Amino acid sequence: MFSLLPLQIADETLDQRKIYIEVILPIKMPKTLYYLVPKELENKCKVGVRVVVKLGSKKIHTGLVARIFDNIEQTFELKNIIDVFDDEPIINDWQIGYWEWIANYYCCTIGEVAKNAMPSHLKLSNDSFIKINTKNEIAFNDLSPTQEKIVYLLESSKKTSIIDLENKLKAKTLYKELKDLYEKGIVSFIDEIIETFKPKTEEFIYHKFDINSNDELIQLFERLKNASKQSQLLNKYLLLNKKYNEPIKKSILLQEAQSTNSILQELITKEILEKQIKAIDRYSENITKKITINLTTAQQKALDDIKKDFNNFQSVLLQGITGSGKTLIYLSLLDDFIEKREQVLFLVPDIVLTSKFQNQFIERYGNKLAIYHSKITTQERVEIWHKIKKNEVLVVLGVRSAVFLPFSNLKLIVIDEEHENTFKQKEQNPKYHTKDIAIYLGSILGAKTLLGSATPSFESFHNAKRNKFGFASIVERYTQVKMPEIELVSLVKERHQNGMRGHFSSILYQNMQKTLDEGNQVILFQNRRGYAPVVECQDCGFVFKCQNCDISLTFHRTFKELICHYCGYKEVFPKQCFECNGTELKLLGFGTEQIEQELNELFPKFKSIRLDQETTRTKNAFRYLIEQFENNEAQILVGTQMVTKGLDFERVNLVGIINADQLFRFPDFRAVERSFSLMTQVAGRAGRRHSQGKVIIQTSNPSHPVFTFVQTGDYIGLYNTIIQERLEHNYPPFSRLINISLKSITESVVELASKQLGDNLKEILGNRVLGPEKPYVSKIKNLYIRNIMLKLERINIDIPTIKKEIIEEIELILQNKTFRTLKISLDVDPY
DNA sequence: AGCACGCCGACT
DNA sequence: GTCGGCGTGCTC
Repeated sequence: MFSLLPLQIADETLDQRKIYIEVILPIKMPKTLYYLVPKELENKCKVGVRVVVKLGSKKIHTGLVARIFDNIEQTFELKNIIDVFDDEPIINDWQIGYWEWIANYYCCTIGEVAKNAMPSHLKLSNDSFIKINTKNEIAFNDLSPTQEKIVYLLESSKKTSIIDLENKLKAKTLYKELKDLYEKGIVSFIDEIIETFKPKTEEFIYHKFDINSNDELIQLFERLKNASKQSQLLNKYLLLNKKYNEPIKKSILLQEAQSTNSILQELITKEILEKQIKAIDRYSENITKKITINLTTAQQKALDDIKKDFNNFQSVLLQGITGSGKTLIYLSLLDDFIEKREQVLFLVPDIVLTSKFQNQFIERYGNKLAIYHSKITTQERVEIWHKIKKNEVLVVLGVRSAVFLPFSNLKLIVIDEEHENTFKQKEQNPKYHTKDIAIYLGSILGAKTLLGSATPSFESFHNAKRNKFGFASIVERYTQVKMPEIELVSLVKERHQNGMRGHFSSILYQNMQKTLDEGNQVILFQNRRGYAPVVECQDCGFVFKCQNCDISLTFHRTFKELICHYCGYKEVFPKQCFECNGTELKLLGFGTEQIEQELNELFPKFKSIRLDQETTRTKNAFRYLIEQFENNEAQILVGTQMVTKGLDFERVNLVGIINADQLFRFPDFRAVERSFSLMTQVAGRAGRRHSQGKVIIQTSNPSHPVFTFVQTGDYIGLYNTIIQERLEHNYPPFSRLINISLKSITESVVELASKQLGDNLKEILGNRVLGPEKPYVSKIKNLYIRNIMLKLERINIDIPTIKKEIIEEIELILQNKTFRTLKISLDVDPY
């Protein structure tokens, strides 16, 4: 680690000594940059403060000071920093190492990590704000015409962003002018936080008389005898004051007294009452009710196990079946930490779940709680950020981005529903998994990690089995709800007896009819979207496949398109076979679209909702559809794995799995694992609130051993057996060896490179005689990397830590002129 | 990230 | 002949 103290420098060398800093810019820069600190800023410059620096000829950014040196090796002259922004560091010292680890682990730049980790208001750049220094006198004759315009514009507004200015003046860039103005002391860059972050305020009402003097009170009411509204308001004030024995919020007073602002204003003018503005916390209600938790014996035992395991393990996995009351265990565990003023991070997979916990948490923890997710305003984020750093917030309830907050005393991390894949950030660098970095975070801060789930992920289960994690479980249902009744339906038998209507067996159909007629709702699970996954020519047997991925294209009825579910490739549904021009095209298999269509035919009286990628493409569609179903505007919900993500629906009494066979068919063990997890959840969902729900599983192989578990309702047993089996068949989840044929990659690289660089290259590369001195090397290398990355991303493998290996391999190929199979071992075990 | 630089194709 | 598209490389 590095020193956090301001550098202590011997007196005699003070004048010659220069201070160098390493700066992290929150942008996609390949590395950190070094700057010089001018003498006058040396005292202000500390690790973790933001500095204003110039990048290139124009760009001005604020970056974070990562390290301070008194000497560095550098061949060229470094730039000075322009200014130091903060008096105090805005991040903790451990965060820099943490970010560096993440950058290295997920193969991205530290700038990208910083960008992700900080609330946007803490990152300033060209869209940051400038203001005019009113203190200094402006010598207009020194200014260029453009500068005069800038000054004019700035004088008319408190603050303006550089971009705004540039737009208003129709200038391409104003940095030179602004820099000049800055150097003349006319303008300054302002800390956006100070300017835009205003603590939430509220008006409080005080009295200006002796409240305990009866004489005075009588006099007052005498004074107000002709103002009934005012005396009524005053009366209410006295009542409330007596009740709470503290200042009354204006809003509450007016509401309680059924009064208006003008009446209150009269009392203030008469100097009877007084108004004061006070800054309040956003979660001000500091009730922190001490709600006693009564744990059942099973819950208490699980809690004891967790605590015991925390002595030996950093992380503990808690497997608790749906309805076993995991939340109560979490809450009583949290209390232990909060009593000691230690911080707790409570991570949930998505916003919906934050709202589920919200009320319970606010009630218990009041202003010691912060809720952190994407809907929180950026001001609030900054507020939360600072409070966490000051240890004023003890509990953070948040989604994955909350793992980047600057905790100062974090001692417990809870990850609820740890198997959820929303914990993995996929869209943006760093493509981190919250679980992994939370555990790493815990290890560097000495915090315990509790992973909770009814259906733990393979990795966590594996870690528990090999004694990397502690393990606790509750297999007893907390509420009185009975497990749903399971009925297996043999599709073979049903088909034989002609009982099928479309994809609905007579048993499923009748049960649905009954449930719907009783006014209840049904959820159907069909883990395939689109209308039909295969389109085949009747005449020649040709199957339409994706040009890129070589998998069959799925027919989507809505837009009459063939879509590749792998890469998203689309084509219009053809009229003829590509091979033989035959016109008889047969649709094989079925997806949610087809089920929806059948539902409309079979149950015309009831409305059904389809929940899959198509119907939830727009931002609020998911929510909207779920709400519709919740409000009983639709009675049947059919969908892919999304239906298992839903909340608890009051009226759902029947869950149908249209075809369980599909769940076994995946070659990828991860998919199998996920499918079982889904089945467990779907089954658990039915009858959650009813005395007994029902699950109907249609399969062509009801004698499959897994169904013995399913039928006894032993989902934990089922799930554990499947995972156990996987473990025994030695599927190591962490070190996966991937073989990539470089021959095929080289072919496509040659193809691409030839297009770009000319045909002679094809010959060169084809003959494998490209030496490192050749001019194309870097281009070729990039092409290779891009192609390999593409392949890796497509087969759904994370790309941390392997880029270096890939580059090394490619260099070997280019030098040795051989195609080796690229063996990449993914050893991604952070524990 | 943004911007300069440089190389090709499409135009007054 | 130039304008502007994008691909590549660099910023301390």
